[in-house]
Amino acid sequence: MPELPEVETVRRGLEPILEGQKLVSVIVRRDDLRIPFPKNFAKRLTGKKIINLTRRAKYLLMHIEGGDVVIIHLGMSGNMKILKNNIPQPGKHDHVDFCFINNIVVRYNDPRRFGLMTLSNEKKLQTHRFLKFIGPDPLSNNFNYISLSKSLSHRKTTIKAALLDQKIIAGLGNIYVSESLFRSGILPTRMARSLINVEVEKLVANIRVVLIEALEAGGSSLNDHVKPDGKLGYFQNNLKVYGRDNEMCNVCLESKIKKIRQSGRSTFFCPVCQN
DNA sequence: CTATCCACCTGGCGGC
DNA sequence: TGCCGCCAGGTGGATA
Repeated sequence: MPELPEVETVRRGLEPILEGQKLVSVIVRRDDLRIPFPKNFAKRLTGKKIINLTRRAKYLLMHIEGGDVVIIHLGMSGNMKILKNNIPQPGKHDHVDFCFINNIVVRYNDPRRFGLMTLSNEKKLQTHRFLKFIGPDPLSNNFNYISLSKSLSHRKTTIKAALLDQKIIAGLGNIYVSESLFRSGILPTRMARSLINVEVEKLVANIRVVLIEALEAGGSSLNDHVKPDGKLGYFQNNLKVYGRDNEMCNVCLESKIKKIRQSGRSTFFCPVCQN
């Protein structure tokens, strides 16, 4: 599920529910997700007020009064749902409940458990091991032609792998890398350092466009459930190459979309539109 | 330093 | 129907 647009959609959906609210209780139903929960995780949060919810790359950061920060990652299959009033019994993969007054629960569900929750604090946040190497957010001004071309110039790897690297750009995943490269007319197999100026410029622009379009599609589907089905769904119609192998490219109408394997992961592209 | 590989999990799907 | 292998939106940490 979650690349930048999905995580940001979750953030926007949860923020009005969480902001300024006191955590009445926190229920943790296992010892670990991808990593163990910190000791006394629930205890340290109980009774505290949430200041706000921010995002860094694909991490959600829940800022707590007193300086604690909950670092949350949704992994591949993580999902946060807002429940009101008649709270259903937790299912097999409902690992954490954040409970608020008036029978409101924010429930974390994650079948594969590649997600994580841990604790840091405002002072150490920037240098936290999960966050300190993360590159510029593509929706911020820190991400631009200068910063990207500099990052790519000394890379000895493909542009596909480079864009997946969170140190270079924060928040892209397997879907949006393929989509961004397609819209920029760049083959995913090109070496990162081989891109010419105009190609890097196109990439910067198209990465923003793709993410913003996905964000707008996600935002429009929000009600009191954040991403209720845990799948892309709402944006699938806007994907031009991802998951469309063997389909005719609807831009050039000349070639079928190809699927290849790069460092163990699928890449989709159009051999006519991209070179 | 950088690039690559593996491990961590469950569920869904196609093929036999 | 059932079983098996393969695939899936991520990434920290080990290894070379």
